[in-house]
Amino acid sequence: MKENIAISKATIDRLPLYFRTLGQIREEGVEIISSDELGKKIGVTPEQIRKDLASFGEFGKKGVGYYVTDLARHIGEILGLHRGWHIALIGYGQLGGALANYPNFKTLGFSIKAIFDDNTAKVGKQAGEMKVQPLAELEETIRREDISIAVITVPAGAAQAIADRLIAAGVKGIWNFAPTKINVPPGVRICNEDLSVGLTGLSYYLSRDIPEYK
Amino acid sequence: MKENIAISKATIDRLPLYFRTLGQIREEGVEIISSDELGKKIGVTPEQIRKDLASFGEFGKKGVGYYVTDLARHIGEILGLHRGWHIALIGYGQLGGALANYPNFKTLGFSIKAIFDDNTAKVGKQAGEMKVQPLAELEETIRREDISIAVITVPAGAAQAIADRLIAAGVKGIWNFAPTKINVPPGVRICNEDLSVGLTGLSYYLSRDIPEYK
DNA sequence: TAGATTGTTAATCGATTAACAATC
DNA sequence: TAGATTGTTAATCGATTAACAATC
Repeated sequence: MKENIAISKATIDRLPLYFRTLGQIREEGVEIISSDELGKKIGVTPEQIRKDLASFGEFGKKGVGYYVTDLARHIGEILGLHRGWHIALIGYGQLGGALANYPNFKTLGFSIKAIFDDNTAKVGKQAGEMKVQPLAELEETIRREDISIAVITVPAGAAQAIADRLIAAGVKGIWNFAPTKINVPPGVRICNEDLSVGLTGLSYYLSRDIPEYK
Repeated sequence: MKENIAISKATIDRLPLYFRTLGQIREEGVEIISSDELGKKIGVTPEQIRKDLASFGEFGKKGVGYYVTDLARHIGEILGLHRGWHIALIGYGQLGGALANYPNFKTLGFSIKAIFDDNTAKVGKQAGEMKVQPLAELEETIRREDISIAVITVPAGAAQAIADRLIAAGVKGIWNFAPTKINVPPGVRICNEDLSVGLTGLSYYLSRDIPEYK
């Protein structure tokens, strides 16, 4: 692996796509794939794929292509998926429930170790193999379960306060679904998943393609 | 508005952030804001904000700043939110349910006009003001309700076939939550919302910051 | 007028695309 | 060996940052 070379954010964003697609291709029994074929499946140019992969090492064989299983394993390790991150979910509303049961997360090696909500009607409810816990137990549980990633699906107004508590308890990464900016200290990673961006973007482009009747 | 100048995708992605934040600021009773203050709230440089806005026109007043209400209205129109898009939801699982009730969509001017699922146990269920419809009624409903945007939350294997039917019925924009590539003809916009990208990205960066114990 | 802040142009930075030597 | 495909370097393209004239 090449060290000390900054990898583009865009590259990191494409790795999960490569990883997922290689998994599907492996299921189909394909053992070797070229950057050209993989690119067609994903909708990315072959040069882009080769460049992305080359920033981490030499995983292919010239004149041949990439060994599917081998490459998938390498990418999984680059992404750190083999670590089996412990995650907590804060906010057990409809979105929280959907995320808690999203099968892809388990596939990717993440395991939800705790679910919190401050609504007393929800506390104690069975959620998969876990019970929804009150927020009062947050700090103790984060430490006990060695949780380093938290998913926030609470209302915007509550997000910053929750994040502060999570970070104080040792969480290092926050996946934020609350439509608000969360400030975090250095050393803590935040990823904002703003659902309105995607839909609003569609609205923008459609507005330009579809004439407006007035 | 400046015509014939391509606007960067990155700019379009920031507009919803500006729009949302301006709405919050307006609620607080603030009437005028500078690019500097707005930038601090959002986490974007003031130059970036001015550049983004300048690609659509002159909305500010030199030496003064931007009128909050005025700018919010302009951005809303740029994004086409005033059109009140009719949308359909296909796949009424947990994620579909969460999206159907996501309050932000109504705030942004989108209205869900139909919900479909092929699971007979779900068909006929009450979902807000609507009933879940069988897929057989898809084409007829899309046309009748003048639906131009569809949200797909079906399993990966079913996504392409559903998309083909939607497009044939007149849908122009697809917001895809299925973890798979969907091919669409020219003139149709697709936006992929791949939830695993965000979480996987966190894993990558945390892997580099947090030492691995072996 | 003086201070503040926009809108715009120029400079820098970063990412993608193209080309090709290396080599399986 | 000949054909195929990678990994890498160079060229292009696009986006961000910096600087500043315009002007409220």
